[in-house]
Amino acid sequence: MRGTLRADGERKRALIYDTALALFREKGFDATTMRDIAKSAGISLGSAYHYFPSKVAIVFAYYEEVQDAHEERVRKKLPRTDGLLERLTLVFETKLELVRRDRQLLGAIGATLVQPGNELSAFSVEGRDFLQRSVALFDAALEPLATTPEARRTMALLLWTAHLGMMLRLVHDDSRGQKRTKSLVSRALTMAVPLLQLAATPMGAGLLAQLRSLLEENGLMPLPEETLSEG
Amino acid sequence: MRGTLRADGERKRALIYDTALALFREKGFDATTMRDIAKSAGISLGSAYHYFPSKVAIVFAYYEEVQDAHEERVRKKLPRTDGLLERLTLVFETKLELVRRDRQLLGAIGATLVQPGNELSAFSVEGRDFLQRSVALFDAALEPLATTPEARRTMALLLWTAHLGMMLRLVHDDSRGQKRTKSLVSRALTMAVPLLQLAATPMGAGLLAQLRSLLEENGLMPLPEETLSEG
DNA sequence: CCAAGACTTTGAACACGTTCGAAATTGAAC
DNA sequence: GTTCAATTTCGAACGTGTTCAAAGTCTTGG
Repeated sequence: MRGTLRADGERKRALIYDTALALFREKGFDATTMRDIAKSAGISLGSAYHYFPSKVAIVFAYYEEVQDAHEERVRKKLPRTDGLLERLTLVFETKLELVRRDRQLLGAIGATLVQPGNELSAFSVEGRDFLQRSVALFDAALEPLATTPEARRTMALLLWTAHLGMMLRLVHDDSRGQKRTKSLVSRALTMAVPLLQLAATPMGAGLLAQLRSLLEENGLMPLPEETLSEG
Repeated sequence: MRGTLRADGERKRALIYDTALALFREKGFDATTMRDIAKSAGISLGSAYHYFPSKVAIVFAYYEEVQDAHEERVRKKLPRTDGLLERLTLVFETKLELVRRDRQLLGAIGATLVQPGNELSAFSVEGRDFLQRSVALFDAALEPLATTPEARRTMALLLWTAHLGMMLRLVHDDSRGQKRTKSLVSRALTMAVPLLQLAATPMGAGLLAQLRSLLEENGLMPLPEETLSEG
């Protein structure tokens, strides 16, 4: 049966994934070799490459899981959370808690994201879904703001950028429990909320509109319509 | 004579550096191997490693040169440049012009910067001089702003962060002459200048002070005094 | 001119990520 | 039950960045 075959494949892929992640966390990303992973999973080196095209691909699978978990947790708690600060804190802190212990893996992702011609970059078409899903969470958190959808989307993208900054800080944060990054998030959000509220007023509309067209031109905004597919 | 020895060493180092850079630009960073560099420079593989501890170390030498050139050009033209927008444009565009053609090398630098435990990161002590020198240029550009030195320094650091964003955009910018990044810089600065002027008023002072302490706590501001060396 | 020490050069060797062709296994069709 | 194509497994082999110990060269002091 084809289903069984597939399921077995999935199971093996999961085995490799779990083994790899355990080793990454135990010895670090660089110190864990593909041979380690294969041996520890009880398969051959070549077999591992049948399920993952590269070592970082395993980390990208991890990040996909992080993204899923982030979405799930935020969507669950967001309806019960009032206040802009509280809602934004929820999105940021949930993400932080999810990745806090895996700084080396974030570093590996960041390294490939910075490579020109990489398919998973924020600026690339392939990475766009990834980006948009993440931005959508910030957008949802901004719901209490009475403003236009476009303005909200723009602010959400700004927050996503800030969240990138959080990740960069995290990668280098050796403090116990990553309290430095935690404190950074909390204080930065306290500062950001009044600014966001200001931006949501008619006074901020002009600035946001400018910002939006800037981001659009650089492929960071979702395309408004799919009707522009001419060469 | 010891001097001669040193000079010869410098000359050889320069030869390796020049050869490597030419190859990087011709074939790309990844496609250029250390063996290529050694062969092309007419030396052995081991000898290359006598002058540069690693392949990226060559790229860091390149970036040091970029930094020097950036400083020199900006310092030369800044006194003759009036207006905040013009001064900031000078700093940003000079940098962009210097690195525009070397996106792959920037990617290699970025990749190691994102690695935890890296000595040259913006958050590490060893990289601090690098950061401070760069921030100082933005600080100088902000001179027309009538405000406190601390506020100016804070804004300079923000601009440096924006400049990091420019570099990230650049790495993925395939457009002819990197006009996308150029346009981004020009438009972003147009938006930024009024905001900076606003921040320089008493109204913005509170926000800037908060921001400053935030940045200080994360090791991004220069230490005010060296008198806190109690471990 | 020689000896000692420092600096420089060398290429073999190592460990790694990745590729590849061939062998083994599987499931479906008859 | 046999056959066949597809999938999966395997580990040798490749190219890479980097290390290292041994050999070579040069500088200095006598």
